Amino acid sequence: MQNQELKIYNTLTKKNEKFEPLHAPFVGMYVCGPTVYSNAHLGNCRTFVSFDIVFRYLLHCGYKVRYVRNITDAGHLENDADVGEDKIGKKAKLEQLEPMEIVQRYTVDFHNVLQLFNTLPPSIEPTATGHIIEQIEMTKTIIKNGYGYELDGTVYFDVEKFSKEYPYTQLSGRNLEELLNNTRDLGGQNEKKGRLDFALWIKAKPEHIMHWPSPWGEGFPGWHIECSAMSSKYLGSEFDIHGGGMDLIPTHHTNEIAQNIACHHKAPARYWIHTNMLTVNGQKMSKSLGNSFLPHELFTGNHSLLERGYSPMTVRFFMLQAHYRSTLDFSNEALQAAEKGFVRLMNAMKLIGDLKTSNVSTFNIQQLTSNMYAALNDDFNTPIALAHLFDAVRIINSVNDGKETITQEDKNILQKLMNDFVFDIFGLKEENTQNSNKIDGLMELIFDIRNQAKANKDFRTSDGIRDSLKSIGFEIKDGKEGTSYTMNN
RNA sequence: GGUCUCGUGGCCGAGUGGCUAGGCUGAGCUCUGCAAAAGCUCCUACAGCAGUUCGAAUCUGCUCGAGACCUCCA
Repeated sequence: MQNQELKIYNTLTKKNEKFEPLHAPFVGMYVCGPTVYSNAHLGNCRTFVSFDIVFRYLLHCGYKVRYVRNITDAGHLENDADVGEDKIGKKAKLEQLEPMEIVQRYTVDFHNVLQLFNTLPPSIEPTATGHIIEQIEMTKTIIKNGYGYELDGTVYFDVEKFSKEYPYTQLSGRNLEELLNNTRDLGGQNEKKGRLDFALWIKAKPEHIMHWPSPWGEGFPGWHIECSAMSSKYLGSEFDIHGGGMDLIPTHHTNEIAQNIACHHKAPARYWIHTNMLTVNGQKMSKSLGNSFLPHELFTGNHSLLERGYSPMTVRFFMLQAHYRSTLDFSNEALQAAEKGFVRLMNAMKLIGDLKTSNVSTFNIQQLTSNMYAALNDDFNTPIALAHLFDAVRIINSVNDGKETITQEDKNILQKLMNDFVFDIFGLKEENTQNSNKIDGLMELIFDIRNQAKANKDFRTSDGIRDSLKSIGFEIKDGKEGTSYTMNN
């Protein structure tokens, strides 16, 4: 990290803090993963791309990172009022599928999508259903320590008791009294002792598909216990970084911290990193608002909000142009701008190796290097780093035009620097399949030539073009409205 | 309703007291057979009002606007 300190904005303290791992060079990082009951949408992807940058940069800095990201394949109720059916089970019955069939389908989809975005796989990707025993054990300990109580097969966390001893709302910054007074009346849930109490274990009703035996009867784990159980298991009761989307702060992460303290007498993570939301026309992209797109729709352009498709790397570049703690607003114009910028960056990357060298450099490579690291060391400020990357692009192009010069030594440094940042840290890569709309233009051109041949009654040429195209997988059709084509895969 | 955050030029988006953000777009120039690419130059900013200060996009207050959370959500 170029002898500079890495600073991370810590949601817990609301400050930029110097990053000091508990057991350097090892770093433990836990990120809340997806609930696999439907396809991951673009907003979900932003979070995982953001943490991919964190992961990659820590690796680049020489840390040995264990990155744990869970798959939520059980638990998570529909809502507080309906202590009944969990989401996985509900969707399964709807579609007449086995719950694990749903889980499998969307887990595979999630992995495919993240691979398209070129994110590195986490070190461990544990599932909630694979850690029922750990969750039960943790619940037992919380009860034993006096912070949990059972009522008719359901175990609740005693928030009011906990909050008398620990700062329950530290992460969210909420005022506890106000929370107690303003929590909506959710009805039908009067058996809890306190309004803020949340479930650690939930009694299964007869219609539930997914349930497991426990000391409190058949049931399933509550909404927050899985992350506490799995982070403790793989990273220890205290580890370095915990992350997730900002929307997890007030409930999920707040309760996770409470569970860990109630069980281990320690807060789980030292640094809490939260990513902001992706918005569409200023509104959060979410499934419930119906303004989300699936990555697949984005890549193909097959969505009412999209003028055309954009490649995964264009989208990744687009995400890197904003800081992870800012909202990022989606628009066709912004995507198109990102596409051009990305192409410009990649074109410069291709030029570096062939640059002619001279006796002197007309620019300061040390300054450039230090600028880039300074940006990332300042809470992973990718847009600033990107700005400096474009300083380098200008230099590369100028040297290529003979307007500036570079020494062999500087060229080597620059090449490594650019490779490190563009490929290793930013995780961008060359794409040669961003051509589907270019093929359209190409085909238009070919059709013009062919139509001219046809007009000249040169059918040998026109048929030859048609046959040649067919042999490489393009079937062309002469219709009344002109010529069209289909592409075979 | 409560809590919090934000409001930057045509678009996206950095920047938090004085010093160029950057990308895309538009105009002009250089280069070029033409075009493209590339380079250079330029245009449109800090929601509004008031205050603090030698000096504010940056701090304070108010007004207007937008969003998030409070309920599963990345």
